[in-house]
Order: sequence, then C-alpha cells, then structure tokens
Amino acid sequence: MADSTRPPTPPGSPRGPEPRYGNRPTMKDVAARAGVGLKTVSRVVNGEPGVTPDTERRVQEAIESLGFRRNDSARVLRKGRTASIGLVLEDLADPFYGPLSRAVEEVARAHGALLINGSSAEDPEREQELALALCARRVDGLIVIPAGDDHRYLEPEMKAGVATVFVDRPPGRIEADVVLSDSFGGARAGVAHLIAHGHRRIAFIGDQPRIHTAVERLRGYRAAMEDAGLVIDDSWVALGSTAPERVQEAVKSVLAGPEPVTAIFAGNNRVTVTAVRVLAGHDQRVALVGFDDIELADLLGITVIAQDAAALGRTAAERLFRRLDGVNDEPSQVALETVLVPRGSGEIPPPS
Amino acid sequence: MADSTRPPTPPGSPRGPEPRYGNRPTMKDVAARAGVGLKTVSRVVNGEPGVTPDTERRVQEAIESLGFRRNDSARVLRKGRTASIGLVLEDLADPFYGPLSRAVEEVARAHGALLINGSSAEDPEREQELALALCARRVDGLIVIPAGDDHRYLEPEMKAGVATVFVDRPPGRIEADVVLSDSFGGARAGVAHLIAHGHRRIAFIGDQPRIHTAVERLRGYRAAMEDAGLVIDDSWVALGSTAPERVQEAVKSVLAGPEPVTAIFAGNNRVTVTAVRVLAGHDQRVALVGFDDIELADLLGITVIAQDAAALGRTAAERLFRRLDGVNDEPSQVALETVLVPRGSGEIPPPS
DNA sequence: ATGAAAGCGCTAACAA
DNA sequence: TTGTTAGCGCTTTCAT
Repeated sequence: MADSTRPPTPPGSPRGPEPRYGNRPTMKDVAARAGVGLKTVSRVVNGEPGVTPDTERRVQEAIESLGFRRNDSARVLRKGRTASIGLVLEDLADPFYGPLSRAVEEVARAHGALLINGSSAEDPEREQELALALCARRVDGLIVIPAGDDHRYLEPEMKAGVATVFVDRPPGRIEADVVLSDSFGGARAGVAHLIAHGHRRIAFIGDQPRIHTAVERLRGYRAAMEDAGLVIDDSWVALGSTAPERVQEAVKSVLAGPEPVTAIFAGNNRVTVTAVRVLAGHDQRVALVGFDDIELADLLGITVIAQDAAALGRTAAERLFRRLDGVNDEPSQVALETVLVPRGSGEIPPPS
Repeated sequence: MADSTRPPTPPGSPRGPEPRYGNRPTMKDVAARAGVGLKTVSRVVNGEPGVTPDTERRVQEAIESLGFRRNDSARVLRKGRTASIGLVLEDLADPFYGPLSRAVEEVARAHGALLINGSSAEDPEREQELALALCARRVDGLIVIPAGDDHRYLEPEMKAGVATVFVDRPPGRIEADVVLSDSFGGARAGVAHLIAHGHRRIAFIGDQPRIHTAVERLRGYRAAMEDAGLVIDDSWVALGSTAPERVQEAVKSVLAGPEPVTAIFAGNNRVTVTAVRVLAGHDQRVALVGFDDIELADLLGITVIAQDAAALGRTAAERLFRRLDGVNDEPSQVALETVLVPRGSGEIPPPS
C-alpha cells in the first residue's frame, strides 16, 4: 500500500504517447501513497474543509515525498476558469509598454490571476495570431493594444465570454471597452505651447498613419495651428516608421531649405529620442516638444506631453476584472488626461 | 442533424458547475453540426491527413459558423506539452528587463512557444510563488532571474522534467544552467578606467548585498583598486536599495566631508540615473561610470559598462530550448562580456 | 477515409 | 469525515 513507485505502465490500458513530464505524480499517486481516497487529496491540496488534521498530515507527507504539484491544466478543464488574462502589446522592449504591462500584472495579481503577454511587433497578423492563441488557452480576459484596425476576429471570442478591453488605441470595427490617453488634447496643448512661445513654423513628426494615436496627435497639431490662424505647409508634416533612420531623415528635412521650421512636435517617445539626437548636432537652436515622457528627459531639458502608461494599464485591467466579476454595462470609452511638462526645450524662442 | 443549437443541459448527466465560458462550442458540437465523427474534426483542426476535401470543407464551415476554437487546456492534458515557457524576472517596468524579456519571447516564438512572464518585485517569496504557479500550469521550461538565494524548491520540478535556466544571477543551492554578464570584469574595467584618468578616491554605490551582481561588481571595484595599490575607505562604499532617496543620500554622503571622492562607480542603471541627477546639481564636477547602458546616456555623456540584456535573454532561451530538444549535458555556466563605452563622464579628471 | 471508446488529471455531485 | 463516480474537451488507439 505504501509503495512509493508507480507502475510504469498501467497494465491493460492503452499507454500514453511518450514518457510525459518525466512521470509526474498525480493526485491518484498521492492518494495511494497516503492510503486515502483521491478526493481527500484534492481537499487537502485545495484547502477545503472536512479533513482531520491527522489525515491532512499524512497527505501532506505523501505530497512532499512524491514532489507532487497540482496540474492546473486539468483543473482548468474542469472549472472553466484559468485565472489568467492575456495582454497583447506592441513591444515589451519599448519603455512605454514595460510600465503598462507591469501595472496590468499588479492588478491581475491582486485578483489572483496570472498575466500572459505577447508582442505583436506592430504587425496586425501577429496581433491576431497572438490574441487567438491566448483565447485557445482560455484566458479569462484579454487586453489588447491594437496593431491592426479590424478586430472582428475577436467577435466569437467575446461572445463566448472572453472579456476584452482595448488600451492606448481603439479597436476597429467592433464595440468594446477602450482606455486611451487624450492624444488629441495633449498634442494640441503641446503645439499651442510652442505657438505661445512665438513659433509660427512648426513641424509634426509622427508614427505611421494607420496608427490611431498618430492620427489623433496630428489632428491636435492641426487644431492648434488653426486655433492660432496659422497655415501648415505640407512639408512640415512627416508620418511614417519610427525607425531612427526615417526620423532622422524627417527631422533634417524640416530643418532644411530657405524657410526651415523653428520648432518640432514629436509624435511619440521614439521620435523624440531621435529628434533630440539630431538637434544636438544642429547649429541652430530648435524648440522641441515630445509626446510621452522619457527617462532622463528632465536632465536633458526636454519638454514633453506626459501620459501615464501605468495608469492606462491599471485602468484597463480594472475595467477587465469588473467585467469578469459580472458587471455587464455598455462598452465604455475612457480618455486619460495628459500633462504638459515644460523643461526648457519647448520654451526656446524662435531665432529673431 | 444539422441543428445549430446545443442542448442546454445534457439530460441524465450531472451538469457542470455553472454556465462555463458562455457555452463555448466543442469539437463534439462541431462534429454534430458537420455530421461527422469527433475524430474527423480533430483531424481537420490539427491539419492531419486522411480527410477528403469535401469533408474538410463541411467541418470548416461548422467551425466558422459555431465560432469554435480548440481548447488548448484539454489538449495539454492529453499531450503533456504546453508549448509555453515561463520567465520570472524582477520588474518588467525596468528598462533592463524589457529587452531581455522580448528577446526570450522571440526565441520562444521561433520554437512555437508562448512566453508567460511575471515580476518577482525582488521578493524571494514572490519569486517562488510565481515559479511554482508556472510549474502548476505545466510550462515546459522556466527561465528565472533570481530574487532569492535558495532555489531548492525547484528541485522536484526540475526532476519532473521542467527545463530550467537562470539568467543575470546564479541560482542558490542548486545545480543548473546559468547565463550571466561578467559583472566582476565589467566593474573592474570601469573602475580601472577611472583610475587611469587620475582618480584615487572612488566611491562604489550599488544594490543590496544579497543580490549577486551587486556583490560581484563590488568585488570588481575592490580588485581594480587593489590592482592600483589604492586603499578603500569604508565610507566610499554604499550598498542598499536602489530607491532614489537612498541613492541620493549615498551620493551626497560620499561627496561630503573634507576628503570627498572625486569619482563614482554606479552599480546599476537605477543607481546611475539618480547619481546623474544629484551630480547635475553639484557644483564640483565629479567623474562617473555606471554599470548598464541607459537610453539617452549618449546625449548626457555618461560613460557606462554596457551589458547586452537582449543577448542574455536570447542565450538563456536558446539554452532552454536545446534542453527541451533533449540535449542533456552538464549544467553550463556562460558569462557574456561587457563593454566599456566612454562618453565623457568617466573621463573627467579629478580637480587639481 | 472515418469513427468509437478510453483516458489525460482534476473537481462536482452524491453516496456512505 | 471520507470515498466513488462521472465527465470537463481533447488526442490516442484501434476497428471499420
């Protein structure tokens, strides 16, 4: 009865495909070892009541000596909840998404859930592939930072009960909760700041136009210029990849020619970083305001429109868990405020 | 036969605990809908051969109209492999770990696996809790950046077949693969660099002494000083939390008194950032070399010992998958080289 | 080419 | 307090 080895092959039963998991012990093994029933082991493992201290001790001993660990896959299969949520973001290596992901993780942890995150690398197909893989693993909920602009592929999943919240950018062609930063308002305020400091020729260098935030920020730029009665020259606006080479090109371009811009509004942190590098090598002082705060921007005197990445993540996660707790109201749309942080670069006056 | 609804409650069978998953369709449902056997659906879903094009089409239609998605939990239960690996790190919001995690993710992706990562927040208990939770979910492998110094709790898991690789810091009281940066050599080179530029009184401000890299870097500092025949004053060395307040205090302290240090070696990126801030407000110019590269450090002219976080992650992940592919040699220990990047702050001479 | 039946490890329901 | 049974959704085996 108290045999510590498991029969290598349950005789008479079709054996598994291959030596799985180096033969992990199961509750059945623990039960045999402790000389109790299967359900009793289950009770002990899950801290359910109705087990005498003595039995519990015996079971615990068996667990330890066998090195048993509950198989959550089996548990999930039975219970229907995985206590895990998925986060699809663009790139974990981007300093903007790290804090966002961490904030989501903390909320998940507070709800006893694990976070699985994956990077879409700004590729819509990969976004879809990832999101669906997470659904196949039956995450209870999904937080998505869209790379693509059509999320109808998530409809069956959402109908099937996968709570879904979009962050940073709105979903395409589907109704769902969204948590955004006020890109339009932030950009408008930033550009207005430059105008207030005397600038009239201001460039906008941003991300690719299929990205919602890029378009919104451009819209904010246009609004601020229009508010001031300024006409935008097409050559001042450059949307595209945020790869350093492209941005470098764009910055140099708006600074060239007989009538260069005197100020630049950078559409996100990647653009700002490269712009700062280019401007550092430029002979003329050029004003700069960037969207997104950056580490050490204070020391470099970079004026920014700061958004709170952690707050974005936290808000989205809280919304998600509210849904998982059964709240079933209309899809909501939240826009978090941005903050203008003047540090010097945005207050440089135009050359007189 | 081609009925699109599933009986709400399988009659005569004890029904499940609650309306699971908003009633997700299963292969059985798809089979009924398509008028084929269960196994045929399985074949189609998994792209196995032995299905006529016509049958396949019917099954595909049923899948789409039902919004079926394979339940990977059930699959895992049968197959024994989850095609997922776990990564336990310190803090995803730290710009050092973002790229590391991303690199691991890419390798995992190349091997068809998903990455689940969690932050230990530098808390040994939380590290263990997380690692074991990942094991309960039967990740195929585990990459751990240790917070604690005793990893015997992983022994049963490793015995049970969970491939395990440690990164950035070695494991405690257990034999396993490790991928490190050469902290000792890097710190030694950095401090030697300061000495070569004329410094004699050099401070070391680092992380908590229970963290391996902190100790190694301190050892490198001591070695460089000794190489130069310099005696270290105890007041020059400060180990502890990397919270800005603590570091600020430490920096101010080594710069105070009648014989302040003329140079500082910062033990990691968090320390460097705060040190730079403090030094920016200091009237005397003080040399600084920091361990870890930092974004925009080039513009601020910060001399650093750079380690390649992505390479650490990549190397560890490759090692892990080699193990998962069945390679079973001795635990290996790899140390990646660091690079001294002179940018100005490390070349400031002592005041004469 | 297709399907029926067994069972992966666990929990829910129901005895005992 | 404890154990027995059925079945979660899938894959495997073996028959047809």
